[in-house]
Amino acid sequence: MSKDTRISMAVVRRLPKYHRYLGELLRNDIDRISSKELSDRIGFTASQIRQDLNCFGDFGQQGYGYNVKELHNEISKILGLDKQYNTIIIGAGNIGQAVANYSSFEKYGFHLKAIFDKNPKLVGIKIRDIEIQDVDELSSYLDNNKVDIAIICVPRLHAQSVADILVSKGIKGIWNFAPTDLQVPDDVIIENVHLSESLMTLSYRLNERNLFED
Amino acid sequence: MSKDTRISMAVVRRLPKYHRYLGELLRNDIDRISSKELSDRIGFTASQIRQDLNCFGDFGQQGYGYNVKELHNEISKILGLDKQYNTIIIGAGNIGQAVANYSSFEKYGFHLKAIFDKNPKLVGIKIRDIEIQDVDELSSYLDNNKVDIAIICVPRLHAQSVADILVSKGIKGIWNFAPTDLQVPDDVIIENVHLSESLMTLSYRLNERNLFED
DNA sequence: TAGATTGTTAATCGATTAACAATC
DNA sequence: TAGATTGTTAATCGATTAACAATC
Repeated sequence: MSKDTRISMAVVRRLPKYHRYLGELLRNDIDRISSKELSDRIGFTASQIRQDLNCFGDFGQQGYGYNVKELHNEISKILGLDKQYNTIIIGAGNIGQAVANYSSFEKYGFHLKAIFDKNPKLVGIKIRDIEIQDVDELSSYLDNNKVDIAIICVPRLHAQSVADILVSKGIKGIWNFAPTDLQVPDDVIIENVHLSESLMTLSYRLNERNLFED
Repeated sequence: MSKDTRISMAVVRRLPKYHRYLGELLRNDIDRISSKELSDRIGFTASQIRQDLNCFGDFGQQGYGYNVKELHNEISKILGLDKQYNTIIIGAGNIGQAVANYSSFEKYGFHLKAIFDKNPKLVGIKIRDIEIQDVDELSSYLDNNKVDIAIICVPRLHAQSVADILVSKGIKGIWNFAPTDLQVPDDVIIENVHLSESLMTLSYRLNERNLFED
């Protein structure tokens, strides 16, 4: 499934979109597609699609195009969706609860195993059959359970100290919803979801085109 | 506050981060900063920082650097955070409720005015003093109220039809949390938050570096 | 075989970084 | 004034697009 040379983040961030569009083609019982047709749907150029896919292998066939099922499957593997991940959520406020309830991540192999919060009013409450634990138990939980991805949903000022605990226990993947940039060693991967940055980008663009006049 | 020539999205997506770091400097009573010092904190090169800021004006001073308060204020204006926006949420499920409860958007000028859902069990419930309305009332609400930004939090299959209503009523800004790409006219701005794409990028990177072995 | 479409190289475009004169 | 640091131009780097030979 692999060629060499480092894959750029620009390419990586397009992969989930390929995965999504191919999944949709599958649901519509379309079993082959050319880079040109895919381009028309997904909005990347055909040339870019072929370049992107060729980073990972020769999935197409001249004169034919790509087999949808096969390509979807390959991209799943490239994204690591053929594996299972144990996840935990730290912070059971608005965002934490929303993510906890987002059960559709399960189908991609992400299994929520535990939820932590420091608010005594939340500790003990169950979300999707998982009882919220006191965050003081986070360390000992990590000593006794394999966790692949930790999801940080605590307020900004607590995020770094939570990250420090996670790192000290060997967690290598952090999905960070706190509006701050976490300091972690190089071998720990952070994926940020900065909602206010996204919203600010939207307001910038509204004003830029003079679409917004008060 | 402006120079000419179109600003690239690469620059635009860095602006909220400048805003955030400058806000932090302000809170720490630091009143001037050089591009070099800011570079050390924010992680962009000093050269890039100067280039970015110069897209919008000459905010610095040779030999001195930048005045933190002034620059923060300028970037606020550039991002349109000096204005007020009426927002509505369509879809009061997990994500919709989480965003509705996220009151910190208010301080940037984003005011939640209405929430819609089609589930009769949710209609009538109040979130932050706002009563969830039946989505059938969306059209007439838009006829009678000025809305600047609509936040789509409905399931994938309903997202496009909601977007169609919004567009037909003249909404120009959509913050889309549904895992799909919406079709809208060129003058409507869409900002997507695709959580599963973000999570898949994380799992890709975990596997890429062989940090994840099952 | 002829037509279609890939994989891949080369050309272009855009974004980042380096360098330095201008100037506070 | 001398030192610091900007604004801005030029150089480099990387990503996208175009082109086309290879081949199914």
